[in-house]
Amino acid sequence: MSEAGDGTLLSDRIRNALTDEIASGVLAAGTSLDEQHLADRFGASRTPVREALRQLAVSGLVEMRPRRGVLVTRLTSARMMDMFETIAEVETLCVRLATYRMTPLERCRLSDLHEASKALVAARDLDGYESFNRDFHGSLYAATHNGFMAEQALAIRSRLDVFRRTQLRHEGRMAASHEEHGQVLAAIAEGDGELAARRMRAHMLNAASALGRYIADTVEG
Amino acid sequence: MSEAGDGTLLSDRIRNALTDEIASGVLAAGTSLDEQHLADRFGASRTPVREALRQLAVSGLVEMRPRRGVLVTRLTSARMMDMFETIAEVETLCVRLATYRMTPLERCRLSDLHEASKALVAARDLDGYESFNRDFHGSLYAATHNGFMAEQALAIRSRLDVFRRTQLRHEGRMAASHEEHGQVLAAIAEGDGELAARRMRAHMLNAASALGRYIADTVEG
DNA sequence: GATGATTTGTACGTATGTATA
DNA sequence: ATATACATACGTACAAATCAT
Repeated sequence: MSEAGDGTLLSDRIRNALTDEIASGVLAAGTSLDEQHLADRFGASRTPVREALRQLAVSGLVEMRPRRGVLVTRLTSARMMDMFETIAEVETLCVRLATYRMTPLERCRLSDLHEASKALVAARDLDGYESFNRDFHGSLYAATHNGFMAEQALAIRSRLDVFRRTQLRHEGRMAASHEEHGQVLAAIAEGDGELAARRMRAHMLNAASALGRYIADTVEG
Repeated sequence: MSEAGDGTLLSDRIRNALTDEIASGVLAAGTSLDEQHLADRFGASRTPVREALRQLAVSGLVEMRPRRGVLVTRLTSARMMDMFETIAEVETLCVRLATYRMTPLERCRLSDLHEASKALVAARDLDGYESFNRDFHGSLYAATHNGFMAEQALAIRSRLDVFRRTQLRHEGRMAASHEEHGQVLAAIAEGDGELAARRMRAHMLNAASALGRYIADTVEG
């Protein structure tokens, strides 16, 4: 055995590292990525770096212009709104399905998760809440018992993580998020999928709204 | 200017070719893809082939087992159903949005497309109807005026194209499809997004049902 | 507009790890 | 169980195109 990270492939490790750096904002949108430079940085040759970049291009995190290099995808505000609307609708869809399909155990686990998050809100633990939030929504995807849909939802969501963190910074947003989660859970408990769906959509739109100014300030349309 | 094909990159051309071959069923599920063999087939070296395979792996068309080769993804019947449910729900979603957002011009074009398809049904032109069908649904994606959502829908749909053709072969399915399209259009004309959505979901589930036996026969669960 | 530097795209070689006899 | 065969993973080298001057 000789695992260094998750995948034993260099290109996978590089891809994961770059994914994190893009998602966390370390690699800002528009940054051009030089293959040789990255190779040096990771102590590898250009080959695995190129493979990683190709993969990132498919997931849409970077843009490759043939023979002109690769840059971190720069999102227009219109496209960001499109992405937010899409994930909002997909989450809405997932919650509706999850309401009708989740097992008692899953419902219980989700409820526990939600309860535990109360402490994070009180402690104003941004990182902790962000992590919980991912779990919360991820649990709902899983509860659709549709693996493919869950994957799609996760993939879209991960592309918005950069901004999600920022959103929680807004005054009172964390507490509001917690409250909205509670409303969704209540609807699920009643077995009312449509209500849960509507509340989830509202929750997502609130999160998006909290970002409105940020987006306007940061990205040129 | 010096375009040879679509993308001027060898790896892109190889990726597109392989995508087509997998989608059309020429490369059956479970087929193992040998880098050297593919390189010979395309008259290239293994490098661009590898890059193409990496991209296909991200889109989920092939599976790469580190140091153990790559094979065309073999779908279980459960996963195929997951995919069908997902695209059905996404289409449902798209139609609802499209109803409220499409321009008169778009509505007119879609209607024309639908009318023209009548001839294809009468002529039992399977290829022609399949092509029309892609356009019809594609137009609806576009009519959401949400580019990101449209891309997602298209990506999912393309992964099911292999089976979609088969489905239309069923006795009377083409005529039924045409009729269902008409019902969806009628709801759109009335501006009733919810009705259009319900009818689209029914349309998609009918298409999936037509595949039920095929799936049971072809794929082991 | 031409030339040089930098960087991408492709080819090829070697080593490591997996499967098989 | 050991060894052989083979395909992949990574590195290096060269060619071609872009860009900077």
